[in-house]
Amino acid sequence: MANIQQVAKQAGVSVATVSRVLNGQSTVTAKTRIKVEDAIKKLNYEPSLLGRNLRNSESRILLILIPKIANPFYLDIINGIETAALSQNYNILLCETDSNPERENIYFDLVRKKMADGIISMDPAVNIDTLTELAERHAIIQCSEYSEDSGIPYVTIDNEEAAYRAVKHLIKIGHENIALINTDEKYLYARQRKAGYRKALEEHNIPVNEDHIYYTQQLGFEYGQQAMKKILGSKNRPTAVFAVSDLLAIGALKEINSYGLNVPDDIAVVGFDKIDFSNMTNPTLTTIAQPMHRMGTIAAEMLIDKIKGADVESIILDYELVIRESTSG
Amino acid sequence: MANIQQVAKQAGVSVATVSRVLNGQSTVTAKTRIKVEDAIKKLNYEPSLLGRNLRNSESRILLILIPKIANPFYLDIINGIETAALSQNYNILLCETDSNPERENIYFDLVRKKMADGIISMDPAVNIDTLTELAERHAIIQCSEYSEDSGIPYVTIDNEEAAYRAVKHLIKIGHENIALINTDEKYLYARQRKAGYRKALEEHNIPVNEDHIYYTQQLGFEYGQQAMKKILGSKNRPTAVFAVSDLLAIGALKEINSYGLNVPDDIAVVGFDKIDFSNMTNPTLTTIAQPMHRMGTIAAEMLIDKIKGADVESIILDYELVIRESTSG
DNA sequence: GTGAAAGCGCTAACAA
DNA sequence: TTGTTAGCGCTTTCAC
Repeated sequence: MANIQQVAKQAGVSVATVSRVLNGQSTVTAKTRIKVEDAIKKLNYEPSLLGRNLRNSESRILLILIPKIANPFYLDIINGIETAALSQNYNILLCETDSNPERENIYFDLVRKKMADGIISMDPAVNIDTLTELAERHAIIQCSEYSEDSGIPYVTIDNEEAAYRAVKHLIKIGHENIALINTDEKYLYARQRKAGYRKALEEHNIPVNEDHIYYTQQLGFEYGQQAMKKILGSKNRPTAVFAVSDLLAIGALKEINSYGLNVPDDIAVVGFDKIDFSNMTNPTLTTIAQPMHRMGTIAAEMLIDKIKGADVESIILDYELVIRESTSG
Repeated sequence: MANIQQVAKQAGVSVATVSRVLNGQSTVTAKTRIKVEDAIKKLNYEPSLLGRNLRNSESRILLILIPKIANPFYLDIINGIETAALSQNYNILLCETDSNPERENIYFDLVRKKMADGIISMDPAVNIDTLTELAERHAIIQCSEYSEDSGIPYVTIDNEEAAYRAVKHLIKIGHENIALINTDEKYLYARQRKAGYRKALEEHNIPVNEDHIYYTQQLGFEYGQQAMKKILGSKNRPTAVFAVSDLLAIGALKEINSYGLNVPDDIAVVGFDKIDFSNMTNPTLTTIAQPMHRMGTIAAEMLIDKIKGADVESIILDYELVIRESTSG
C-alpha cells in the first residue's frame, strides 16, 4: 500500500507538495497538482489517517456515552450527533456503559489516550467525579442528563416544567387521582419530573399521596408492568398514570390491558420521550416530545467548539406535549 | 501532557525501557520497572494510542455497517459484537448508512485510510461490488444479510427454513389462507423467506396465491400497517399473516386492531426477529428468534481472526420459533 | 537487562 | 511555487 513518499517520487515532487495537494492548498500550480493527482490515481494511494492524526494530535473521533443502546430514547439524539459530526469530519464511537463502571473506564481511557477528542455523556449513572476530573484536560459535554455542580456544559430540557405540563393535562381532562411511576431518585431527571408532578397537583389543591408514587430501578418495559401491577392492586385505584418514560408507560399500558381495563376510559396514561414505539401501541401514547435530533446536533456542535478551544454555554431546549389516544377517548 | 520521553527522563532510563514496561515485557528488572512505574504515576502519564497505532499500523477499531440504528433488530447483534471486540481490545465504530451510498462511502474511506481495521457489514443495501473490491485488501465479514457471490465470509441463519417453519406453524394450527408481507425482492433474505413460505404451502398442497403476497419498500411499522390495510380490503380475506420482520408484523397487528378484528381469533400473525418490542405488544407476537447476540460475537471473532490474517469460514446458526399470543388464542 | 536509533506516514515551519 | 527537514509518540531491532 502506497505512502506519501512513493506518490512524491512517482509525481517527481516533494512530499510537502503532495501533502499540499491532499489538503487542497491553493499554493500549488495547476500543472504540478495534476502531476500529483495522476500519481495518486496510478498508485491507488489513500492517505493514512494514522499518520495525519498523530501529526495533528487529534483522532477526529467523538465518544458518545450511553447506558443502553436498547433504550430507543437515544436513537434520535445519536442520529443528530452523527449528522453534525460527519459534517465536520468527525466520527462517533458509540459506547454503551451498561451502567458498569469498568466499561465506563475503558471508554474514559480512550480519551485519556488520545483515541477520542471528546465525550458527549448521556449516561445518568456516569461517575460524575471522574467525569469532572476528566473535564479539566478534555472536552466534555453533557446531554439530556446532567450535573449542574460539575461545571460541564450541557444541553437538556426543563424536566420539571415538562412533567408539570404532562400532569396538568391529566388534571385538565378531569383526573384528580393520578399515580406517578418514577425511577430511582438518585437520578436528577427523576427528582425534577417528580417535582413537576407535585407542582401540578399542589397548584390544583390536590393532595400528593405518597402511596401513589412508585419507584422503579430502571426505565424498562417490565418495570412499568410491575409498577402498574401494584397500582392496580392498590386501594383507591388511580384514574390516571404519569410515567417518566415511554417504556415504563408502555409497560403500564400492557398491564392495564391484561387486567381487562380500558385505556383511556378506565385509566389514562401519559409517558415521556416520544420514542418511535409510542405511536405503535394500542392505544397510542400521549407523551412529552423532546427535540432529540436537535439536542444531538447541538451537543455535537458544542463539543466540537470545545475541542477547538472555545467557551461554550449550556442550553435548555423546548419540549412539546403530544396528546394521543391514551388520554383522549 | 507527558510523553514517553519525559517519563524516560524522569525515571532515568531509555524510552525503550519505558515502552517495555508499558507493554508488560518480562525482560525488565523489578527495580527498573518500579522506577518507571513511579515516573508514570508522578507525571500522570497516559500512553498515546495515536503514536502506538501509527507505529503498529493498526487502529484497533472495527467498523459496523448498519442501515438504521432505529431498527431494533440490530441491537443485540451490536451488543454481541461489542462484547467480543472489547475483550480483545478493539472498539467499534457504529456506522448508519441510511442506505445512502454517499454515507456508505465516507465509512468505506475510514477503512481505506486505516482508521478502521475491518468491517462487519449488516446492510442489505450495501454496494456489494465496492464491498467485494474492498475485501481484496481489507478484512470484511458479512453478518445476517450476505451475498454468496462476493466470496466474503458471513454469519447468518437459514432464512428459508426459518420462514418455512413459521408458515408451517400457521398451517398446523389450521390456517390455509395465509398472506405474506414481504419486502423488496432485491434483498436476499426477502427472496429466501418467500421461498420458505412457498415451500410450506406447496408441501401441504395449498396453492400459492400471488394476490396475497405484499411487497413493502422498507421494514418499518408504517409499511406493515399499509400492507395490512390492503390485505384487509382484499377479497377472500386471509386468516393468517406472516410478516418477514417484527416491525412489519407489529404494524399489521395495529391495523387489524384498528379495523376491529381480533388477533389471533380473526387473523393470526407471525413476525420475524424477536425484537424486544415483540413482547410488549397486545397480543404478544409469535416470531422467529435469531441468535442475535451470538451472531454478533461470532461476527466480531471472525473479523478479528481475519484481521490477524487467518482464513475464516462462513457459519450458519440455528434459529427458534417462539409461539406467543398472536397465534394462540 | 538496557540503550541508541530508525521509522511508522503525515504536516508545517522555514528556506530557497 | 516548491523542497528540505524536523518531529508528532510510539515500538522494535540491534548492540552492548
